[in-house]
Order: sequence, then C-alpha cells, then structure tokens
Amino acid sequence: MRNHKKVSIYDIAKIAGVSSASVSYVINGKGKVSQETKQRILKAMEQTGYIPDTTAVTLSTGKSHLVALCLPFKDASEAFVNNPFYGEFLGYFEKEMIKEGYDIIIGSLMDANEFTRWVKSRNLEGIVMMGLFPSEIYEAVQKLGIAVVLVDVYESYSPAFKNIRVDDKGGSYNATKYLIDCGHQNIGFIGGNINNSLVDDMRYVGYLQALEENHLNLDNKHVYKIPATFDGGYAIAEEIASHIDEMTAIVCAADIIAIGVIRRLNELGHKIPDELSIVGFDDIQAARYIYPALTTIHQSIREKGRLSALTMINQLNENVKVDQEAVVIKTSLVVRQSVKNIK
Amino acid sequence: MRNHKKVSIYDIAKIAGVSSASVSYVINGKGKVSQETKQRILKAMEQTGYIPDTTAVTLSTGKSHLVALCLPFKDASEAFVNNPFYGEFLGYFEKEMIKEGYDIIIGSLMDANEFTRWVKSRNLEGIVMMGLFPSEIYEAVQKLGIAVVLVDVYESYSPAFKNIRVDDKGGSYNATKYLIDCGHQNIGFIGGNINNSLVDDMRYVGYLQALEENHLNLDNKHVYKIPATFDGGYAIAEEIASHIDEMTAIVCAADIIAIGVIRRLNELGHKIPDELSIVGFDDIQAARYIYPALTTIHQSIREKGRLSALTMINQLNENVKVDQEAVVIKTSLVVRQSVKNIK
DNA sequence: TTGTAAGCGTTATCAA
DNA sequence: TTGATAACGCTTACAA
Repeated sequence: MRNHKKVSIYDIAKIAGVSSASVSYVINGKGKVSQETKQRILKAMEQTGYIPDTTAVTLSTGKSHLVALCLPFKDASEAFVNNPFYGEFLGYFEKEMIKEGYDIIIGSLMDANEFTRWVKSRNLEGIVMMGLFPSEIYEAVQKLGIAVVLVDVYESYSPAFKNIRVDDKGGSYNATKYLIDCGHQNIGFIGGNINNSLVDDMRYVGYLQALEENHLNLDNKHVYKIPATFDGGYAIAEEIASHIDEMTAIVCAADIIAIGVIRRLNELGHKIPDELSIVGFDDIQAARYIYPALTTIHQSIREKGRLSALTMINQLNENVKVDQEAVVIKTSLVVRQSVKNIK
Repeated sequence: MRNHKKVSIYDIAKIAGVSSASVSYVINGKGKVSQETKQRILKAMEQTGYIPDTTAVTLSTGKSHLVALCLPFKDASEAFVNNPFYGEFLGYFEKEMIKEGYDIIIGSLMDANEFTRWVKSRNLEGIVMMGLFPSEIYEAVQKLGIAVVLVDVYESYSPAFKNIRVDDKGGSYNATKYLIDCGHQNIGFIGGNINNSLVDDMRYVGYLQALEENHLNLDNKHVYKIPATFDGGYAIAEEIASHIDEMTAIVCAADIIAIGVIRRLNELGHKIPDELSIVGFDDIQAARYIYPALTTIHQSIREKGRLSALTMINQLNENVKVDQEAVVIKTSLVVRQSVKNIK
C-alpha cells in the first residue's frame, strides 16, 4: 500500500543480528545493552534511516505526546480572528511544548460528550483551557483524569487543575492610580465581558479600590459594560462623547475596547488625550499602532504561554515540584501617549 | 496502569456475542452486517460508552487524520506574534479540516531531516506550507509523497503541489489605479519582503503596470524596500516625510507597513491624507483601528483558509476533481479614509 | 453474513 | 545482557 514499506525495529534488529527488544532498549536508553551490540544497532538505524513511529509508541504506552489548547469559542477561528491574543499565546505555548517533544492541537467549544470522545480517541495527555467554559465541561475534563491547566480563570473547579492568571486587580489598580497621579479625579470605567469570566470583575475591583483609597467618588453613570471588542468600544464612544465634560479620564478593561473608543472619538473630532485620557489593559500589538499610542497595562503573553507550558510539562512528568494553587503573572504600566498630566 | 481499562471492540464484541470484525464493520459501515446483529452491536457500544481509538486506527490503516500547517519561522510564535494573519488563517483552515475529522498541528522552520522525521513519525497525511521555505525542504516534502498545499508561493517546485494564491498583481494594480483615478500623479511604493517570496514582486509589478498604462513616471527615488513590519514602516516614515512634497500618494505592499508609516507621520505632525494619500494591502483587522482608517486591498483570509482546506481534503480523498495548477483568490478595494481625492 | 487471524510498530514482562 | 512473546486497539483478507 505505502510506497516503500517503512523500516521497523524488526528490520533493524535483523540487520544488527539482535532481537527487537534490544533495539527498543537502545532507542529508549532503558535496559542494559552492551556497548558492542548498541553500536551495531545504532549503525543499522543509521544505514536504514530508521524513524520511530509515534503512533505505535502511543498505542503501546498510552502516551501520545499530544496536548490540546482549548478555546471557548464554537469556532477557533472566531478566537483567532477577533483577538490576536490567542494566536500569540498559542505561539509561545507551543514553542515550549515542542522543546519537550509535544505537539499541540486546537480544541474549541463542544459539548461535554464530544469533548470527552475527542480527548480519549486522540489519547491526549493534557489540555490547557483558556478562559471560561460551561461548567459541565470541567466536570467532564475532571473525569478524564489527565493533566489540566486553566488560564485566566478564577472560578475553582478542581484542586487537580493548575491555574495561570494575570494580576488583573493589581494591574487595573495601577492603571487607575496612574491616572490619579496625573491629576485626574473624574475617572470612568469601561468593562467588557472577557470570556464572561471574573477576569473582568477583577479589573473592575482594582479600579474601584484605587478610587476608594484616594477618596474619589465612583459615578455609576460613568461605568459601562460592553462586549470586549473593537466594535464594542467604537459603539460606546458616542455615549462617552456626550459625557466627555463630566470626566477627564477613563480606564478600559481591555486595549481592544480602548482602541475602538479612541478611533470613534477621533472621528467625532475629539482630541485625545486633551479632552479625555484613556488607559487600556493587555498591551496588545495594536496598542502601538494607533495615534495617540495607547498607555496601558502590559501583561506578558509570552510569560503566560511559557508558564502554561511549564506547568503542563510538570504535570506530565509527574514530578510536580511546587504544588502552588495558582501562578499569578505580574503586570506593568506602559506609558505612551493617551494620558495627559493635568496637574 | 490506566484507571479503568478502556473498552475495545473486543469487549463490545463479547457483549454483543459477535466477533470483533463485525464490530469493526458496523463502525465503518463496511462489510454486510445483518440489521439484527448491527443493533446488538450498537446497543453494546451505547451501554459501554465505547470510544474508538484513533491511534489504533492510525497504526492499522496508516491514516492519522492529522495534517500540519507549516510556517517558515524558527518559532511559530514569531509568526503569530508579528502577524495576526497566521492566526486567522489557522482558524479558518482548521475549521474546515475539523469538519472532515482532521486535527491540525503546527510546524515551523526546521532542517529537512528533522522535518521528514516529524512528518513520518506522526504519520501526517498532509501539509500546508505558508510562504517560502528553503528549497531543500520542498525536495524533502516531495519525497514524502503526501498531500501538499502551498499558500502564497509563486515558485513552482513540483506539479504534485497544489497552490493557493492571491491576485497580488491585480490587487496592487487596482490600488494604484484607484489613486490615479483620485487624481494622483506622483505615486511612491513601499515594498516589504513578505517571506522573501515573489508575492512582494508581484505587488510591485501591479503598481508598475498601473503607472505605465496611465503614462505616469516611475521615480525610483520613491520606491522603498523594507521589512514588512510595523517597525519597518515606522522607520522609513522619516525618509518619506523628507520627500513628502514630491509625492501625493504612496502604495504600501502590506497594511502593517502602511500602519507604521501613518503612525510615524502622525507623530511628525503630518496630516494624512491631506499631505499624503496612502493605500495598503491585506485588509488586516488593524486597518480599521487606526485613524484615519486605512484604504486598502482586501484579501480574504477566510477564503484562503477555506480553499486551502478544501484543496487539502480533495487530495486526501484522492478524488481530486479539478487538477488546476493554482487557485487564485480575488481581491477587492476597501475605501476608507486614507486617500484624498485631489481632482 | 459472520468469524479467524495476521498485521500495523512499539513496549515490556518474563525467561533464558 | 539478551530474546521470545504478549499486549496495545483496530482493520482486513480470507475462510467458513
């Protein structure tokens, strides 16, 4: 059927004049094989251009060296298109996993049954779930009994799940505090529902906390809840514009929102940051693209991806070092041009 | 070893009181199985929650239902981070492949040997290669004898490779023609090296052709070659600025370049499009984010991803319908605000 | 229509 | 230190 029958450990065993077991031993560095036979085997592998078959290994050991990255969208394309964040995360995550010999496949939002079938039929060794899924999915995942890493999730479903998060509250606090330090007193907030998760709430809480600590009033009129998309920001900007005299600054729970707001405000002839200072959260690439460039809270997607991978690998190797409940990634303020000092 | 030994076709065969072959038959809809036994088998599968093991199927049939998307970067993260385009493509491509039961894994730039090993050990059924790879890779791929789809590549390596491209020349022609129709006569060009491939050349050719057909002079002083990145565009903007009186418009071979140029020009206090009209190519999401929003040539990443998948599936099914050399995706002009009519 | 059994490429147990 | 051999879960001649 296939072109040139592939060479198996039997072939190389025959050539080297040994048993297939010995071949397997030298491949895996297990068992004790004399230097001499080892050399013969190695030479045979060389000659024949032997390539081990991962599929057979998987069938035999149950280890597929395959890990899934799951996104809470019906189509993964939805995620990748609307938010470059997912692509970047995938890139960094994959990079680390590949080093350890794992390949990544992408999963999307499916019902619990489908999900279970998929994971089992592929013999996936682990899954990282970004953002919030319906709770029945977590139950299903738990039953699977494989390595799980949750990213950007505050809800706790199982002590077996490892968590990677960003310091959302602290970041938002710092963003708000920065505005206050720049002399702003009337500061609004635009929150989105990022995956419907508590991430957004935490960012709101950070904002609130900064206001309180500085004895500033919260004016609920100036707190907006919208979809965390460019279009969401674009749309709410009209409303913002009509209240623009009542605030001097606004904090956005996501860059993509801020970008939409700024875009529309520009269109409406408002000057940023002269008429309104704006800070974002995330520091996506596009934050640099716009004018004025967006002052924002940087979260390292690289770190997120890398730590997710390391946490995963730790579990896969079953030599879990630290059993910490969650890894929290620090944020930092990136000052660009969307905030005016009005002191 | 594993929790609860998984149920195999033997288990369900026993329960149903038939042979494992019959079970396999009903799973695959092959062979003739009487309605009666079929029902018994189905019931047993139901009861036990049977889930077929893809790994075993692969080992037995050689079909892994796994396809690779390969990116010409050392780290795939490089691609995903610098250019949201790759993530979007992945999303759309994957969506179609999943419908047909294939999962996708990501490949990067490796040497030919590594590449071959990877593909063979995973029993990949096909690969799509986006952009230009070193030629030894193509030789290696050809030897593999699996389904191959080349995206955005003009060089032809093998008649066995299917090609998906965008009408780069035509798009660029239209962009330039649009400027001319708006009254522009002195039109510059900024080209990047997109994967070092001929894509960029084609876009240049389209620009040239429009100039020629309209008896406009090409002034080589106003043709720039830079890296196709935001920073590339940002950097060249100073130079552009110093010649801004000599041109009224400029066409950029990629949106991301145009965005960098506009960003810097804004910073330098130049008014776009009053002082300089700019058109891009690609229509990435960020083209809408900036102000003024970028007038550009739209290429449908969705179509690209979809057609790549369909072409791949066609080959995998070995019922290749049309043996066309290449699929060319049409482009369209998206008029936004970065071009001024000066007639 | 159904069953038997070999084969896919490994690993790993148990003897030798 | 080595070699037979069963096992992993499925497909598929071939025989019944």
